[in-house]
Amino acid sequence: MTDAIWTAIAETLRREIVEGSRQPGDRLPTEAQLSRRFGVNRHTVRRALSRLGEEGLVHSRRGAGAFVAARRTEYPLGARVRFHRNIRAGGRLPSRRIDHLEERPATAEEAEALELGPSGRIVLAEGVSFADGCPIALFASRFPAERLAGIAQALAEVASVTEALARVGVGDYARRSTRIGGELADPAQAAKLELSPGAPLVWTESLNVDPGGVPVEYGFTYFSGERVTLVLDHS
Amino acid sequence: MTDAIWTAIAETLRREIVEGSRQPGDRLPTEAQLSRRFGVNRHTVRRALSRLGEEGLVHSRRGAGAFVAARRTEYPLGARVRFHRNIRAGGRLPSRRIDHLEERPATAEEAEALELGPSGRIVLAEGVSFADGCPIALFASRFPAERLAGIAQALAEVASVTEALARVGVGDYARRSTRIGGELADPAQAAKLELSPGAPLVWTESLNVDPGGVPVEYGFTYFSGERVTLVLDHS
DNA sequence: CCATATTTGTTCGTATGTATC
DNA sequence: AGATACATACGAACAAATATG
Repeated sequence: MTDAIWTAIAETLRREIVEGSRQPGDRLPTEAQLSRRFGVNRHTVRRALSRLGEEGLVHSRRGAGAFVAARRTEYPLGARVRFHRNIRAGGRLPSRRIDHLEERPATAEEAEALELGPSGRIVLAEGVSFADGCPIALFASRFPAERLAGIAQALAEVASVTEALARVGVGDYARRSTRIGGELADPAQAAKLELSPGAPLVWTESLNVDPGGVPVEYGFTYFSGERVTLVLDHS
Repeated sequence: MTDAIWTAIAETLRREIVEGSRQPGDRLPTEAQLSRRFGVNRHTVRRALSRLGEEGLVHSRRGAGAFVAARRTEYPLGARVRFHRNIRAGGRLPSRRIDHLEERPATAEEAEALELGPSGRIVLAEGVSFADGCPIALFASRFPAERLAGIAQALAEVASVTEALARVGVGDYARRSTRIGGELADPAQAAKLELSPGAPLVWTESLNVDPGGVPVEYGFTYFSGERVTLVLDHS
């Protein structure tokens, strides 16, 4: 088979999206309608939609339909990463939602990263970051509980990491290291990011330290690979 | 359906791979054998294998079988990125293969990045980077043809960018900027990287400049998201 | 709020094409 | 050349989530 039918269907739909005849948020025709339009079985359409879903161009919801996804955001990555400032610099409106907040003993990995003793405790904050109301990343941040007393309360109230850290006495901080990788969205991640499971994610593992070099935050962020471009400036 | 059968099958096979009972390079049982083992239709097994393929854990070849893929490599990313040094620092043997080498007029994008005039020419080098013989990234590098006379010849002979640049008079260079994104491997990319189409890629767009700030190389690199972790050090 | 139609998700069966061994 | 194995495509049925009246 020189090329499969489903690739041609995906290509047709992809062009309709990138050329703008289908706008972000628009609902695609149903699978049944598309299979009639292209004269193929529903499975063949599904294979094409699956690929577009993995590419991040469309997002399917059972019972609802398939929808065109939103546009790409630039996200500067450097020693001084600030989410709200980053997103506003791109002309978009930043927001965050914290889904989970708990205090518990640190795991070995967390203790090592945050330079805690064996009985150290951490505050874990998990949630979603948005640009213009569109989810662009999941975050899971760990803070040293004893070193930053009141951090959980502060996070719950202000929802900006920079402000929360300022409230507990960390006026400034910088990123010491970032590790980057790629993987695929599992169903839970996909649901929170409004992506299809199997969409590409770019994750970053980062450590932020105060001006004295003491760790204040250690976390992972999972960006939608198709909605975000990470920008690095070595200057 | 609380959870689908294919996810459980994928989870079982994934565990067998990550726990080491299936080694990199091993061939998995055939789809027919797996469907008998799990007591399901062949399509259900295929759905599971498809997911593992997207994750980069296995790689299927028509007519041959499905094979367990190789392990993750760390790749430091910073102002002074050197491929051969990076890979050797991780205790692996670096190599490169150049698949395509041509000189042609610069596109508008290339001319802007390399700061060329309207009639500027570039040398394009495309190929694959390996660690221990395992492909980890595709690269497509542009060099200013007039500014670096003889660069094509040099690239063909030494296959290390650092050495080739040294031959044409660029004794040192540094990276000015890097942009990072995620996407899925198309069939051509997947074939060169020995991945399944649809596997997650992390791409970087980078600009290297000489000590005077003059651009000497502009290119894209597509890393296998599952085989490579990019490491960033802000110090 | 509830009943029902709609729409996507999963699984099975079957057949055929195509690359590899 | 033949057997094996993966890739694609069609058809049918049911489950699960959603939308609609």
